[in-house]
Amino acid sequence: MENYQMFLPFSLPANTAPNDSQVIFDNFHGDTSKGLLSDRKTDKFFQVAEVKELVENGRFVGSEGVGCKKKEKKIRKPRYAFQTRSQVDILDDGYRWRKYGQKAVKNNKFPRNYYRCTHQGCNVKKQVQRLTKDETVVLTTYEGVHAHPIDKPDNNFQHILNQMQIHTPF
DNA sequence: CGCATTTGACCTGCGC
DNA sequence: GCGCAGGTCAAATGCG
Repeated sequence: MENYQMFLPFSLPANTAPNDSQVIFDNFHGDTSKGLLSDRKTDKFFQVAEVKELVENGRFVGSEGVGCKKKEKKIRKPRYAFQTRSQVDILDDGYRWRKYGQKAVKNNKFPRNYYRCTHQGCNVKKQVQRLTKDETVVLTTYEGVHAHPIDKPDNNFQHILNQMQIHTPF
């Protein structure tokens, strides 16, 4: 079985309950603490260890599961979604973000908000949206990895991040 | 003043 | 080609 590394390119937001959260791995979603991920389109489930990134020339081009045909080869950065329950939309994850857009999402009464990391030379993006299905759930999607230290290291969520890594069987 | 936010316009990919 | 949906830009505006 292939071994690969899982890491979270962000720290967890405030008001995060690790037991009530899940990490979504780009095209796949599921509960990593149970070791299962499912393909978004086919809903076919894979063991997390069967899902891997497709990398060409050092660039992320998609992800696939064993026995699953390859995804589109469009060049883009890996995206990591983090889903949690929260009363507030603005989750402080320790980085400084500048909002650059807001869009209404189809079949969703809540808008999606787009943020960019304000750190010089860091073009990490994230988008935040609330689910219509369960409006207590906030879905945060990160794109890219911060190549700089956290801007507000005084926040106390680094230990929650450590907890989260324990929960993920990678 | 220096930054962040708001918000409509614009761009792009995709399906028909 | 056209329309839709998602993503981004940027000028105007707000705020400490």
